[in-house]
Amino acid sequence: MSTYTSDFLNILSSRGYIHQCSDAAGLDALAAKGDVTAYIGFDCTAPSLHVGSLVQIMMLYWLQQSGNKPIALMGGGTTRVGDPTGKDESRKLLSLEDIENNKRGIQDVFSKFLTFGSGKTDAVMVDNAEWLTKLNYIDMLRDVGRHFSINRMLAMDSVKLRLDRESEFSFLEFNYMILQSYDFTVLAQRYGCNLQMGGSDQWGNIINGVDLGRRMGTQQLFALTTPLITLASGAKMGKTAQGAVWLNADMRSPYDYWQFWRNTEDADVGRFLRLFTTLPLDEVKRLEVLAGAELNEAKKVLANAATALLHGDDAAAAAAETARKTFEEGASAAGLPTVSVDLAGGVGVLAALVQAGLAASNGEARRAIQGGGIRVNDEAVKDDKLVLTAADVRDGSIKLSHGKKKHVLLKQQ
RNA sequence: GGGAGAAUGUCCCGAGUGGCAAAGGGGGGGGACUGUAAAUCCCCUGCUUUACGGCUUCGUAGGUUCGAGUCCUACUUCUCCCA
Repeated sequence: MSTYTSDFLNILSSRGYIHQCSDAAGLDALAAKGDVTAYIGFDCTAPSLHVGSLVQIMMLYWLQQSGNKPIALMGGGTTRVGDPTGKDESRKLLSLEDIENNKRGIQDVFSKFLTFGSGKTDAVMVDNAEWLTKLNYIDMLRDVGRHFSINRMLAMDSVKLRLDRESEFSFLEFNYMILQSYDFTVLAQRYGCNLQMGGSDQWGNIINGVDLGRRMGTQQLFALTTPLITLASGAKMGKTAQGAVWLNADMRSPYDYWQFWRNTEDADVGRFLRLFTTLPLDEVKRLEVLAGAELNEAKKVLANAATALLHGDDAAAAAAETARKTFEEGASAAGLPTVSVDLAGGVGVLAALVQAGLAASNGEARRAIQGGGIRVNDEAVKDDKLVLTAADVRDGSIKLSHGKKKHVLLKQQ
């Protein structure tokens, strides 16, 4: 709530990005002069980032907009070790090719939000594999390891939590924060980086980096974390029926991305407008006080703005139009997903539902029909033996719906 | 190396006296009410073209039994304690 002199911190704080900051006044002074170079690390565990990382990306965006320099750090090296956080057994090590592919998929997203180049405020992308893979264990211990106090690390919340829970805490995991701290000092030395940002869970790791920097004689380093973004209902953000909300268009279409934002809970609209769009705050304040059904207008603004940031204005407009036709006119809009089917001999609804991806098995499809959730051309299906033929085609396709929101157009092969 | 305990419905947690397709949650899906929201209520949530039918499920592999998630043996993995 305090006021800063720098645009950067003012924007971040008024939009709700700041959870903790190590030395706000010192950072503020640097930011006011445009002397902040900040990085955020992204692991290459999937071929695309998802909305969970969007807060971080937006911070880099504002950093650049306010005249400072962003660094997007690809975790090409750290991903090889694999962040072992999370106790599930799915911690399979990724192959080097996978990591490379994932890295390529992730990189594209940043160009939508940041301007890259070699100018003062141009963004830079680096991969920590560049230095981490060349590390020599003995040298590492002598140069870096001696600065880490086990006593202090054991006192860290993240570590204590694991020890208290009596769950295993591997050496690998214990080392993760050392690698991350080391990244920070390398970036500080090579690129003059002086700020690391991240989610609130990263606080301990980032602070360790700040400390290591001091011990190794870098310039003063700073830490800044964002609050954990959850939904008003308490659920984790970004999880939907179809899985994670990916940012890459080939993994989640702009239409579905738009729908994700359109379905935001009422209580989240204002917060999300601040975090995930660049709308002026006056406009946000006007929108978030809308009550009842009127709030839907604010959700459309949110969906349009967020989709436009990622996929561009045209894609956002197209998604909005498809949604309008589908939901407000009940028509089958051309923008819906399409599946080719051979209608010549007739296709059973059950099979059609499975082929269209609206049901995982015939049994599930049948249950959906029994529950009254399936419609063909907007007419409820009661008989699971119904056969779809060319006679059901309207305007070139058959509209198959599961529930209110999932629609697929069937087209003759 | 020694000792103790655990693995259940391929999303998660979790009950389970030898008769079990297996309790209960969470999550997810559908319906009602609404505003493509939340909350609430109802239904569904292993596969199989109906099924009181068939098939496949309780870490893996064998065994005992008419019958095994449940008992026995070996193995695997995980956790904790001691060294």
